[in-house]
Amino acid sequence: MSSPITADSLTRSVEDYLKAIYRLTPQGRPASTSEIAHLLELSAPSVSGMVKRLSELGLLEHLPYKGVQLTAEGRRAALRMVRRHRLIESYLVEFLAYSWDTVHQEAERLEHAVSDTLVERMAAALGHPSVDPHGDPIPTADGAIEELPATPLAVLETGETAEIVRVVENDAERLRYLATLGLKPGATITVLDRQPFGGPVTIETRGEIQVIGQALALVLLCAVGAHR
Amino acid sequence: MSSPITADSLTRSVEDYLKAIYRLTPQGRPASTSEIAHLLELSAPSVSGMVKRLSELGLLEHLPYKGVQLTAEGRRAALRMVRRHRLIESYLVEFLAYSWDTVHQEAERLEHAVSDTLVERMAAALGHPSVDPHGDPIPTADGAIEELPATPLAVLETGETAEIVRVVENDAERLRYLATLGLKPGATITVLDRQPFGGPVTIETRGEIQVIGQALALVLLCAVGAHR
DNA sequence: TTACAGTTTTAGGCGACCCTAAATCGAGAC
DNA sequence: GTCTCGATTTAGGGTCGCCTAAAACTGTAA
Repeated sequence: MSSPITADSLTRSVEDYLKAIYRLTPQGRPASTSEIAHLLELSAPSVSGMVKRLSELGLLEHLPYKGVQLTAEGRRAALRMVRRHRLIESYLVEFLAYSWDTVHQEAERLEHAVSDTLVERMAAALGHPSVDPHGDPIPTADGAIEELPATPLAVLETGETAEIVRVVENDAERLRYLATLGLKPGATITVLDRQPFGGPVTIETRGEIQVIGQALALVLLCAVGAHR
Repeated sequence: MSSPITADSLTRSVEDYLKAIYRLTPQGRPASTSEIAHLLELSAPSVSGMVKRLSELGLLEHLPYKGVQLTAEGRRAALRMVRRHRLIESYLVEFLAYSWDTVHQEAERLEHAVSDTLVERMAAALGHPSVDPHGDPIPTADGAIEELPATPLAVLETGETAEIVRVVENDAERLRYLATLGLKPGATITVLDRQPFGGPVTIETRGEIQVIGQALALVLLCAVGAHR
């Protein structure tokens, strides 16, 4: 109500809320208080209070007891943070010897501290990449984001060959494990066997045979050769 | 009193206070409340309150109504911030096309957000420099700092030739002005004339003749050729 | 249709930091 | 030695963002 919402008048907390809500509303379905609380590791009342403030600021649409969605303004601010985060991750991996499993938490802090200028300098140094080291698309400076269609490995048919294009995972340990198997964006895999009812998937990559569980097979997004 | 003081449990504010007090106590003379307040652009009561908390935390030695000094612990934390700040400035200038007049405010925010790991990665990428773009010495990771003896240009005798080794100035406009005159670390200058009573100094550098006022001549620290 | 289980919000508090106004201190002028 | 003025500290308040406990709501299940 008081001051106009300029990009950098948002606090660290507010930026985190917006980013979380963005992540929780991929198909436009509203995010619940408890989902947000869980993602940010906060209590539900804390979230409830902040949500109220943010909707008064015009960043959220809140239907009490129903859920929360970003307004156009909130979405813009959220995408700005996503761009920052993904460019920072890309930069740290490319120029400062970070690995994809350690880069997340560093970016998580830096994204609140960098200036727009610095972000754009990093983007330029990287040659304006369209995806980050996990294959996540990087929004443009004016807030456009292009989610390429991709199929979870868990859903591929036996015999299909595909390229891993994206790994939707932040947990360092899991990422480290996937890296040891060579399962990173760019890797080519062939499905040798898939057990039903969420069972493991057997794949071949780099001439080796791997068996991976459902949980991991769901975060590995693939582009099937024919579709490209 | 409650928790042990680990390096990264310090808030942004606390880090700023420690850095300010470090800057204000170069010769061990205690810093006054109002000096700190002025440097941090805060009210005196705010500083008074924070000083109290920090001395209870064991980071400061406070004699009420007299002044404040850093304890060994506080000094260590302050030097850690100084190292971060100066390495970040160096990195941004070297790799991300920052100029010495714009780099300060960016570093001022980043220094609170980077991890020790990132700082050391930047140091390595830079080849472990001993000074930053302004010629300020960079403390080592274990808190040693070596202030090289240097003489303000304002104090040099007529006829003396010296090398600028350090420019003690944060103001972007002044730095930009000095850069246009070529007065940066590494520049060689000869004093042609010095007016008494804080009057201007006439110097020659790069084959050009410049007249600079006392205020600027005081921030340009020089190493006289013979002394090296 | 009502009751209950789970979710969400309200109520009330707390710590970190900031502020202004008022009280207190200390050092030089007389 | 006292007075007085500037510096400092204390008093009291406010915001942000978090918490726990209690109240209110919603949707499902008997």
